[in-house]
Amino acid sequence: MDNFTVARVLDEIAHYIQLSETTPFKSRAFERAARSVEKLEQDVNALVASHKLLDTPGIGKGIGPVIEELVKSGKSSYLEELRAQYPPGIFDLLRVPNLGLKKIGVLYERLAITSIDELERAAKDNLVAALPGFGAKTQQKILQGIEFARKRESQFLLPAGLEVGELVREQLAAIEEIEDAEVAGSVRRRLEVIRNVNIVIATRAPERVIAQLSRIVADVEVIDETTVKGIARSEVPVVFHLAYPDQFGLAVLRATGTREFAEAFEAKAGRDLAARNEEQLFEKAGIAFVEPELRENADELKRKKRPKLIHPSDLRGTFHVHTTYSDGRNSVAEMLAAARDRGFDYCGISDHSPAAYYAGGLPKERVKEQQADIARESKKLAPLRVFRGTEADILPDGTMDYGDDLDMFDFVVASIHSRFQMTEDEMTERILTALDDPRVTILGHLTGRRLLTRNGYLVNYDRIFDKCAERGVLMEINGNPQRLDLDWRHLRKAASRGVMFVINPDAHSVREMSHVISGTWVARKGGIGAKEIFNTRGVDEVAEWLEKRATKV
DNA sequence: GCCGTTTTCGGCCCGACTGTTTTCAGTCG
Repeated sequence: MDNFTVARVLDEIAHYIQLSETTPFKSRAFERAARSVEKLEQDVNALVASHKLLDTPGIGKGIGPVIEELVKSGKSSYLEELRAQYPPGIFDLLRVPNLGLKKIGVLYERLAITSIDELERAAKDNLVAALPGFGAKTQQKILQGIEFARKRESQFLLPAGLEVGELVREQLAAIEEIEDAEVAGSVRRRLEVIRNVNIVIATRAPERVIAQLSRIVADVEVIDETTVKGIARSEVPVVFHLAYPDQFGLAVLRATGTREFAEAFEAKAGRDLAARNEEQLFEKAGIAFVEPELRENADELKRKKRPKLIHPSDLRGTFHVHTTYSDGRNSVAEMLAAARDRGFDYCGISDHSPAAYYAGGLPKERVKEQQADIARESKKLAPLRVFRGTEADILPDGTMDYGDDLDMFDFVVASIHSRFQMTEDEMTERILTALDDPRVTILGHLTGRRLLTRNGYLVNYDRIFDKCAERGVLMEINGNPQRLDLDWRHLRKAASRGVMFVINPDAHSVREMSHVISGTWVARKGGIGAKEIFNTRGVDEVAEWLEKRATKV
C-alpha cells in the first residue's frame, strides 16, 4: 500500500470523525497525520517494518496502529466501523455550498437525512430551521445551495469530456462496421465546461452500428436514423452522430458547432459538400481551415488572415510549481524531474507565502531551506535551469506578503487567496497596488474562479490589463482545468493592450504538470500565438529578462 | 489524537464572513 492511499484513508477517517465529534481536534490529528504521511520521503511500508512509524510527527499511539493494520492487511477496521455507522453517500451532501461536516452530522443525527433529496424535503417542510445552530436564513441558503448543486450536476469539466471521448472512441474501434469516429462538439472546441460528449461515426451500415452501441453506453435512446444518445460512466451524456463516409466531413463540422459557425460555413461554401473529412471539406469550399477552438461564433470566417495559434510543443519552460514545502504532493526533486521529462529547459518553483496559512505558506527561514534544496537538486538536473520563486499573497491592502524579503526570489507570482468578497473597485485597487510593486513578475489567476464551484472575484479587466502592460507584469494563464483563469474570452483584448502572457500549471503534483497543456487550450481558444506567450522563449532570454527586472528595483 | 513537559493533562487554533446567538460556531480558502 502506497503512502497516498494511506493518507486518503486517514482523511476519510477524519471526515467521519467530524460528523460526530464536537471538538475539531481529533479529526485534525488524523488530517495532520495524513499530510505527514503524504510528505514522507520513504515508503510507509518500510517505516512500519522498521518500527519507526511512531517517530513520524503527528503519528502516535492512536493513529500508529491504524496505519500498521492498513499496511499489513490492506484495510482498516476503524474506518469500516465508522462507515457502518453512516449511510453510504453521506458526504454527497458536501456538494451543497456552505454545508460542512458539522451541519451534515446534525442533519443526520436529528432528521436522519442522508441525501440531497431528503434534505430538500426537510427544508421545504420547515424542519431544518428548527435545528440547533440552524435558522430560517440557513434553511433558505440550503435550498438555494441544492439548486446550485443540481445545476452543476449536469455539467462537467473539459478533462472529463476528453477522457470519455477517448474511451468511447477506443471502444468504437472494435466495431467492424465503423470506418472512422471523431470526438466533436464542445469537447473538440475545448470549451472549459461541457454538458455532453458528441461523437461522429462514419459507417455504411448505421442500423447495425446502432444495435451495438448499448455495449458502450447505458440508457441508449435512438433519436432518429442518425442520432443516438446514451450515458457513459453512469453520468456523462454522449450523443452519437452517424454519417456515410462521404458525408463524414460535413457531419463532423456540424457536430463540432457552434450552430452559428456551421450555418455560416455552409452559407459560404458551395453546394457539393461531400467530403471524407473536415480538411477536405474546407478545401472543397475554398475556405481556410478554422481551428475548432475558434468556432464559438462565425467571426473567424470573416477574417482574411488565419492566426497562428500556440502549440504545446512551443513551450520551453514554465513557472508556478508547488512542492511539499507548502501544499504540493511531490518534492522539489520530483517536480523538477517532471519538468525535465516534459522536455522543458527551465522551471520556476513557487510555493505559498505565510499569509496562505492553510496552504502551508513558507516563512523566510523555510524559504532558505527550500532554496538550498533547489540548489542541490538543480545541479543533478542540469542543464535544466531552475528559477527560485514564490506565489506570494496580495494582502487585502494591496501590499505584498514577504514585503522587502521578496528580494530573495528570482520571480514572484502575485495571487489573491483571501477576502474574495470585496467590491470590484476595492479589488481592482488592491491588485493595481500590487502591480506597482516592482518585484512582482507575474499576476497569478486573475479572478480566483473555481469552475463549477464558485465565481471569481470582481475586477475591472481593462484597468488591470493596462497596468500589467505598463508595468511589464506577465499575466498568468492558469492551466488548472478547474481554474483556466484568465478566461479565454479576454485574451485578445488583453493582448491588444500590450499584455504578455505566461502559461503556468499551478502544479501541486507531478501529474498536474500536464496543466501546461490545458493552459494552451485557453491560449488557442483566445486566438493567441507563441509570440504572446513569455514561456515560449528560450532559457537565456528568460533568465536575462528576469534578471533585468530584478536589477531595476 | 498528538504533543510536551512546570511529567500526565491542557492546549492544539489563521482570519473573514455569516448567521445564530447574546459571545460563539461553522464554513471556506
